[in-house]
Amino acid sequence: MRYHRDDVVDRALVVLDAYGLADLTMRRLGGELGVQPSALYHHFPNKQSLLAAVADELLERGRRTPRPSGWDARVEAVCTELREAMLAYRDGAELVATVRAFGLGAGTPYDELVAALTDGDLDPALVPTAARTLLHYVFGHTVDEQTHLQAGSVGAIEDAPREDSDFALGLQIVVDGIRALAGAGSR
Amino acid sequence: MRYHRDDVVDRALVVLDAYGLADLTMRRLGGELGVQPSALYHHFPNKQSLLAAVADELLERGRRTPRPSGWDARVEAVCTELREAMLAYRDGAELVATVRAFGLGAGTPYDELVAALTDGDLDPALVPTAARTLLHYVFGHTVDEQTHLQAGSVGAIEDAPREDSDFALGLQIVVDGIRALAGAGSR
DNA sequence: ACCTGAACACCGTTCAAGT
DNA sequence: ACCTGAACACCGTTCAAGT
Repeated sequence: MRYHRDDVVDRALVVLDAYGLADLTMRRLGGELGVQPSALYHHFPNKQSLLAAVADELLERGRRTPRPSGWDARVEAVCTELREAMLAYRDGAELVATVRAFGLGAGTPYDELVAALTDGDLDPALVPTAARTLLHYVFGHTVDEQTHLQAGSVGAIEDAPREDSDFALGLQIVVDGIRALAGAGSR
Repeated sequence: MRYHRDDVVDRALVVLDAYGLADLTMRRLGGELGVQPSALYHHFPNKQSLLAAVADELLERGRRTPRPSGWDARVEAVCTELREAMLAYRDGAELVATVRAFGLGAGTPYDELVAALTDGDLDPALVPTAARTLLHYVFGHTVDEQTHLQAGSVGAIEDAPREDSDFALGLQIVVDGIRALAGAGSR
């Protein structure tokens, strides 16, 4: 059977969710598709760009488009959506963080945060730093959370609500910090 | 020649700084020591615990002990020291973040932040979240920073001061956010 | 355009055996 | 206590060749 790029990405997400990022190897993915590992190099120049495509698709699937009005509610919506998109797949947070680390893909959340903060009358010189600080929080928290959720397989149901409100609390710290900085400035 | 644990850690830091985390393999480290890779398993049960020991030693070497008084100045001192310790070795931030991700070592900065925040009269229920939020920021920013510094080999001298003040700005956001939360509470 | 088959240059880890 | 030598079960990537 013959595949193209999107089939490979789809199957990679299945393998990721079933076996985790460490087992998402070119050889294993080839095996799942009934194809030699070298065949994947027809679709992607290397594993990094395959992972970037998988991360982008994962984020795409997590999009819930209607955004609230008000810059702070919009910032919170973007961050919450990002977290939930990553939690929806096993090792999703680690995957997206890894892809971001080597400078590929996943630029959409950053751009959305920049747009929201700009609408909030934040000094333009502070916008990129504020946006990146939000992303560092979301990635850091969600990677930790997902690691621990997967570690304690049983009893995860009880921990889930505490994690939700803990995420909201840390997010509130960062957003309040941005508000403090905005207040000290032009407004 | 015969080594013990500390010799192996010392040499691992040399290899890390010279060749980077990706090339810090059991085989390469063995080679640098003039020893079979399997010999390293006499000193460490696996690579993860070797890396944890290397990360701990890296942080140990970065300690500049006198701490300022005032909870916020102390928080900033801990975060700045942590960043500088990681920047002192190639891929230092990635190493420490990786070790932290699989739940080993590097608990000292967290404990110090908890102590500082507790002294700052922050509601004890908020202290762990505030401390982890600070760490997410420091790790996220420093990993990004170190990746980009290493990418643009030339001209890094010009970028350094901008990175310093950018780190301080993001840190101010988080600290101000904590202050806002503290103000809303018991004080 | 999409894939095979074979190879290259690596990994971490185990384990019996040596000193 | 510290190390050797050999093996096991893997990796990502390249490349000539096939359809």
